[in-house]
Amino acid sequence: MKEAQTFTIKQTANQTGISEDTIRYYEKIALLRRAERKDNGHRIYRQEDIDTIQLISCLKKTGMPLDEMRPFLAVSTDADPAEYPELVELLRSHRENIVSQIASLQQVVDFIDMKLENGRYRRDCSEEIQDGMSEDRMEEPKPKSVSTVQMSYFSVSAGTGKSPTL
Amino acid sequence: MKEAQTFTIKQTANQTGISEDTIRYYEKIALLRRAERKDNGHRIYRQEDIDTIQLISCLKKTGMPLDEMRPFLAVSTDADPAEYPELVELLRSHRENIVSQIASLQQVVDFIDMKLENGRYRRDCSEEIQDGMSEDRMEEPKPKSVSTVQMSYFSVSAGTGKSPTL
DNA sequence: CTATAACTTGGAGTCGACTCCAAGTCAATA
DNA sequence: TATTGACTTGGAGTCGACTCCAAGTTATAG
Repeated sequence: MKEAQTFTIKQTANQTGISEDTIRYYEKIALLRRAERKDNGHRIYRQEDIDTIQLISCLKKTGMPLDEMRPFLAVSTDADPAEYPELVELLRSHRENIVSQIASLQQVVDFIDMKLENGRYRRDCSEEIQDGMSEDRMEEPKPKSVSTVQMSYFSVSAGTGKSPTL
Repeated sequence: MKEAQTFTIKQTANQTGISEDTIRYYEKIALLRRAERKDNGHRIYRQEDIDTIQLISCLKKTGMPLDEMRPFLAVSTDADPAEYPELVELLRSHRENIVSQIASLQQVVDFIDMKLENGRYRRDCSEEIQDGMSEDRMEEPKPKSVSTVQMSYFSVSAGTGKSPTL
C-alpha cells in the first residue's frame, strides 16, 4: 500500500540538515541523480534519496571530497559491492583512512586532557610526517615520541601516506 | 652550552610535513608569530616553533579552522591553562567536538564494515540532524561489532550534541 | 485579481586554505 | 664573474564547497 512517501526539497533539507541550495548543488554536480519533478517542475524526493544525502553528509565528516564520494554512493544504492572488487578495495582503503583519522583525533583529545589535567608539559601529536626522501639530511635525534597516546591506536593501520583532507 | 638548535624553513617544513609556503602563510595570517630572521633575512625556527606547527596540523585534522586555533596555540606556548578559565572551557568544548567526531567516523567505519561483510542493507549514519535533538541513542547498544577500534573511545563522553564544524 | 510562498533556473560571488609567481637578496661555487 | 640555490617579499591565482541572486513559474489565500 504505502507507495513510497515523497518529500519536497524543503522537507528533505530539514530532514537531512543539508540546505536546499546545497541539495540542488549536489544535483548540479551530479552527486545526486537528477531528482524527479512534479508537473510544475518541483523536485520530488523519497526516502532513498534522503538516505543518500545522509550518506553524503556522513562521508563529508570523514573529510572526503565530494568528487570521491561517487563510488561510495554507487555501492550504497546498488546491490552488494562484492561484485565490484575494485570498490571493495576502495572501501577498505577509505576505512583505513578513517581509522587513522580516529587515531589522530584521539591524539588531540589526549593533548587536551593532558593540558587540562596538568597544564604543564607539551609534546606529541605527530604521526606520519613523510620523511626519507629529503636530500637535506635532518640529523634529528627526534626525542619526541608518541607519548601520551598509546601505541594501540596505531596498531590498526598507521597511515597509508594519504593525509586526511580535513 | 646547548643553545637551542635552530632550523631553516626547509628543515622545518620537512620535519612537520607542512610546506614552506604554508608555513609562511601561517606567519602571514599571524597564526605563527613572526619568526626571527638571520642577518640575511632568512627565517629561523627552533623546536618550540616546530611544536606549534605540529599542533596546528594536529588541530587541522580535527577540522578546526585556522582562525579558531589561536587560543589553543596560546595555551600551548604559555603556561598552564588553569589560569585562563575561559580557555579551559574552550578546550573542554573542543574536546567534546572531537569525541563526537570520532563517533561519526566510527559510524562510517561501521557502515563500511557492514557493506563489506554483507553488501545488502543500508541505514545508520546520522547523528544530530537538527529537528528535535532528542536522539541520544548510541550509548553502546550497537549490535554490530565496533570492529577494530575499541569502544573505549566512547567511554569518555560520547557527544553533547555539538555539531562538528567539519 | 493580486500577492505571497514555494519552488525553478543559470550563473555569479564568497570564503578558507592554500599554492604559485616574479622580482629581488645573499652566499658559495665553477 | 657568472651561475646556482636557498631564501625573501607582496600579491595573484586556484580549488572545493558552498551560498546568494535575479528572473521566472505555479499554487493557494485573501
